[in-house]
Amino acid sequence: MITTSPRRVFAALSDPTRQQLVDWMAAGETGTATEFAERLPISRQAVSRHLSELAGAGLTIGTRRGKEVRYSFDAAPLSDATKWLEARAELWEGVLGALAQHLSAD
Amino acid sequence: MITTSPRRVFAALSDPTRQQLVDWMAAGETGTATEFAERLPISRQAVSRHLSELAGAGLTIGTRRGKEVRYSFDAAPLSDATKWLEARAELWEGVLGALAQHLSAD
DNA sequence: CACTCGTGCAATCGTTATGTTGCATATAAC
DNA sequence: GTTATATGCAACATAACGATTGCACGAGTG
Repeated sequence: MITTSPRRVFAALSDPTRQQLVDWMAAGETGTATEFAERLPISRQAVSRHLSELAGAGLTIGTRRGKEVRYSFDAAPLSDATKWLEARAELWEGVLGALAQHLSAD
Repeated sequence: MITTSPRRVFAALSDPTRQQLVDWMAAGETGTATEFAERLPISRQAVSRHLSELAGAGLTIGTRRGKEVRYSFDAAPLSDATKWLEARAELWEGVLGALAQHLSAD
């Protein structure tokens, strides 16, 4: 199993256009660069590069069907990213807990 | 309560230096730009700007104590970002579930 | 085969990000 | 008051990002 770096996922999700693409595809839509470009204010090539970056983060999979490449979603990297966030949140909770204990012990 | 945009949080966490700073601070360490710069291969000013970007995402809080500004962590924005990720993951789970149901109904 | 449609790659351009250095300012210590 | 320390701001160089245009390639269609 390929583990996608959370950093890569965060970078992919830091752009509004890519967030929009993820929203569409996570809702079950598939599409080609050309199709998505019709719904966005940017060119097909720009959309294509955004889809490539999402693919680099493991969030999309492009499948060639005839002359078109249809992109669909893959949620797997989201769980790695979620774990990364939760690990830091829990670490911080532990720090706050230790601090509270230290204060009450005085 | 100020809700920090998940996009801003993702952008903040997409840089290795800022991830390192978050790791340190989420573990309970506090520090000044000067202190952190001693442990990083970049200048104090560069660290200061990273801390500012983290502060912009709501992940750090800088407190002036005498002549120094000491930065500490705030985990609150992490939960918004986690929710964003989980919402998409659940959406996708629903899509997969509907697809499975559709296939079994045929 | 000629034509169309979709994609992919390269060059280009403007903007933003990341880093540096230099200098100014404010606070604490002598 | 002078000195040392820490920060803040501005100017600058370089790299990366987001987008564009132009052109070439591949896959279907007449």
